[in-house]
Amino acid sequence: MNTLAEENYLKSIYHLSINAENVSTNQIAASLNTKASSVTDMLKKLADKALINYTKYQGVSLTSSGEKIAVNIIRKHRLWEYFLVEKLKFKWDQVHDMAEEMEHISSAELIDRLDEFMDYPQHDPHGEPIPDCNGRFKASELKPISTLSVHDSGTISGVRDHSSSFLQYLEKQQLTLGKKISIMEIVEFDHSMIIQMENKKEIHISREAANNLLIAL
Amino acid sequence: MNTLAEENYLKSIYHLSINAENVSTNQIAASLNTKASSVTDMLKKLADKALINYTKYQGVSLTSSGEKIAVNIIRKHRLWEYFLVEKLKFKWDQVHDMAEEMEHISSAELIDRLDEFMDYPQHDPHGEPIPDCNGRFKASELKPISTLSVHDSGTISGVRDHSSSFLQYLEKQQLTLGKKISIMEIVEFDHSMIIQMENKKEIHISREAANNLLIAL
DNA sequence: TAAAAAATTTAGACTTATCTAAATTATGAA
DNA sequence: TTCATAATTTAGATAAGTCTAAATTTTTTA
Ligand SMILES: [Mn+2]
Ligand SMILES: [Mn+2]
Ligand SMILES: [Mn+2]
Ligand SMILES: [Mn+2]
Repeated sequence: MNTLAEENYLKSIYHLSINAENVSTNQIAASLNTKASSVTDMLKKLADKALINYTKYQGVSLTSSGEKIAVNIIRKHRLWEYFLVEKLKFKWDQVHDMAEEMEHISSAELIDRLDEFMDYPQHDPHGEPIPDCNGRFKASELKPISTLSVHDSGTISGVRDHSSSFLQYLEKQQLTLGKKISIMEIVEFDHSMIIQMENKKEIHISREAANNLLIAL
Repeated sequence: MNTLAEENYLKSIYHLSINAENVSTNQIAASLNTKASSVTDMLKKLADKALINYTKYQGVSLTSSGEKIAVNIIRKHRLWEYFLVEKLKFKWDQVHDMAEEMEHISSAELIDRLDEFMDYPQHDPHGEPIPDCNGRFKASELKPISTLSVHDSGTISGVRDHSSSFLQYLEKQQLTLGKKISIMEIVEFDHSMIIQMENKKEIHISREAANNLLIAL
């Protein structure tokens, strides 16, 4: 088994790898709230364990065994988030930090039974896909509503920013997963958007918000 | 917050305190599978934090704040065990090690909602009482069936030994919580007992087993 | 293409939690 | 009551994970 710190590093590298082939020391340090020197130390350990490909100064990528571990942590994270929202009735903005701890509970049988107990959910409360017990999942094909044009429409299916403040704002505006919206107007000046809900109500959202609200067409 | 190691020490001291006013260094070392010297180191830290009363060579006892923390860990342990058995359908001999990890999940709100979700269970799968969110619980008034006499009867309500081997043995003999039994005979020679189940079936159990099976009259 | 700036690594230190071996204190049997 | 033994503590190491400050390498910019 790997330590809690190792698991968090692998998960961070996995998430950062979505944007870039190789992940830099500073990116990892920023995402884990540590110092670059601490990251370098850990990278050596992970490389020794053959969980990452690492050459000095060149950044890192996960090996396939490192990726497997990362995906498993993410599976646990997302299943626990689903549990907290669906069974314990937490709000979607409250569950991330708890899941950050729970994702390190080691038993594979526990997580598989939890998955079964909840009837194999496909997405976590933020719309992220939940890997199955073999680590397989469909990469979500969502895109920010900021990429849409006037008259386009679709269903809110994910968020890019998981911060409490953003999620609470969305909740207040009823911009929650599953809601259908269409674009009424895009303001030239600041790229803010006026969108219409199914109940015809119109909401004005900033470019920033539009960049972080994901939609399935 | 306290570290995982600190929490485990407090819990161990709590359990050992049931038999004796003061708990010895060696007792703690045995229960946590560490060395006496490691225990001494930790006792100093816990004493500095005012979680235990400690004077060199004299053993330790919990302060009220130490006890509060210990009871809270035990509450979490027993609620997670109950969850694993009642919701995820694990057997009673499978859940202890998982709960040993889960008891360290920190959120109090999480555990209170879990408690509510399961409708405030009073006992864990081994018959141990579950403290409420204020740390209150009734000390169980169970006694080993080895203390009974011929013709006495009662309901199996707990086990003293939580090892897989004992629990699996009991399961196989149908000696599970809630079953009513009565004492048919006590063998002079080795203090083994012949007990009768509700269905009139008779089972012969060793003195050792009888010492570890608890009953409510 | 040579500085300057930025990124990364190394050196040395600290904390937590362990350990072994040695020293000290307590205990209980003669 | 004394001394051998058992229990406990201290001394000195080690490993994981982190930090600051200094050194090194890479990248950018002029
Ligand atoms: Mn999350
Ligand atoms: Mn985590
Ligand atoms: Mn248990
Ligand atoms: Mn534990």
